[in-house]
Amino acid sequence: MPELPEVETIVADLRPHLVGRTITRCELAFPTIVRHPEPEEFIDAVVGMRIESVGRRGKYILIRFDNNVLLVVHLGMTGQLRLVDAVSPLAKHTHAVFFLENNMQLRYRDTRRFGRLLLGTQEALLSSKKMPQLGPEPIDPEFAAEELYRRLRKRRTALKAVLLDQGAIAGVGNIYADESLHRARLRPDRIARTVSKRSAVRLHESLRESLLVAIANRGSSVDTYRDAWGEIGGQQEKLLVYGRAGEPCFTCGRPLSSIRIAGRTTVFCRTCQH
DNA sequence: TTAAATTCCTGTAAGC
DNA sequence: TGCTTACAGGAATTTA
Repeated sequence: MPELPEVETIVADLRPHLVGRTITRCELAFPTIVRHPEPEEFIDAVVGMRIESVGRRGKYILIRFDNNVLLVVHLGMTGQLRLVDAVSPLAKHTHAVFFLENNMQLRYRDTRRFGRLLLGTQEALLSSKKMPQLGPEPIDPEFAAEELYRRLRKRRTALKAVLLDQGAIAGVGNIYADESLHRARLRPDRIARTVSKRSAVRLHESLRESLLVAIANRGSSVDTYRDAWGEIGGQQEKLLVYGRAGEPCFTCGRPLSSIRIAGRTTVFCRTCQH
């Protein structure tokens, strides 16, 4: 599923091909994928717009137009945003197509439809609560270990639940929460506020390392994730714990455990993580 | 106020 | 083989 590294890969790939392009037409095969504004208004507003920049905030893709309006794309679980030639056959579950003036199309596809599209100024989307307030970017050099420690101290829930909370830290999902906790040798069910400063520093480092390595490897295609060209990533072959329940821990050789935290399957090593 | 549970959704795979 | 059922999970919403 797309998390920060996967979204970052898509954004970096799309940027040079989208900046400066104009949307000449928009078709919504499944209009309810648009959450703001109403579908007709969405189409009217997006057509004729010229793309100024392509960015990311947490797991959100931000396509900015020249009048400060944003097209926001959240991929949910199975969302894919692909840039294809207009003549390429339409894949199943394609819910939105943005036609560009150079005969290319930006297509949004999403089997489970957990994803969504939004359009509006950042201020309008935030104030209308269509977009949530997000925590700091974990790979931002400004994001200090001290900041992570402060946020963990405030919470009486499982450490992993805090990592998954987009309002606490932006962009971390099930894969990289498990990966970074394993790297930091911390149990996912530890109550966040009981974590020492020393451990928080380790988790801060592990979080950054897990995400940056995954970006370098173009993300994890563990489920249906594909990049902007429809290609798989490479990180799925290098994951330490995610999806490896029952298999031996790479450090101690004992079988990895699986429990449920915050409704998610959680894999960790009972020997190496405390 | 915070935390936990529920809901949405379809493809896949396990079980009979 | 074919059918049924459980499971995967991001985040908005509801309940505790």
